[in-house]
Amino acid sequence: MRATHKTQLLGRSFYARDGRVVAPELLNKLLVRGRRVGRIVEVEAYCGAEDPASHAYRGRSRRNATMFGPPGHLYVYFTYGMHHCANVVCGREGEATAVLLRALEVVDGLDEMRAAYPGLRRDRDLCRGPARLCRALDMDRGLDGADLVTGDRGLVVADDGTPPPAHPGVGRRVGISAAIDLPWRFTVAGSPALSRPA
DNA sequence: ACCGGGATGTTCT
DNA sequence: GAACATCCCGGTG
Repeated sequence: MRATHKTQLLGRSFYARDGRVVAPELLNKLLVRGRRVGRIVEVEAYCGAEDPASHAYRGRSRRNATMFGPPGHLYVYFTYGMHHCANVVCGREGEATAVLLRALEVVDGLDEMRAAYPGLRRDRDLCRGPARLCRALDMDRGLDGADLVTGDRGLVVADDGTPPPAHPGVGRRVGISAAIDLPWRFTVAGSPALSRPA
């Protein structure tokens, strides 16, 4: 990212809380990979054993092992035969609570994102949706387990001083068939990058 | 704008 | 064998 952006990495303690609490606080934070930088504007919380929509609901498996690990790591899964989606693991080890990243506003690295996503028509769609943002930032299962605090694989979450919205958009999670009424989707209301309106 | 269907393969029953 | 935290395209209005 550019030197003009003054940022600070989020510490482990930031993530060591329930996903429902962390999710709205992640809004307006930055996801940084090399020159590619996106501002987080849409997230959903998935809360372990108590949440029927969570991948962790039916216990630990090979795929979801990272969810059960320590907070501050990236959980990347593969779905629909062609898409990846990325979560930030929260809570304490074993709790398996996580926050799905659903949309970013492009802050920097537009050219690299375009190159990673050939054929996409509109720049505004580059990071609009959980699978699109993974594609724009080249996030796949190879990044599963990456430590967002130490940046061990070149991926971090940072704070540039922009506070989370005082009144985030709150609504139902998208694309699930269980626990569809829980209000665990949070947005920066009015952002043009949202996958769906708040 | 909105809707319906197809793509595509890993994971779990 | 079914489900899947999705996306894209081509139809219609």
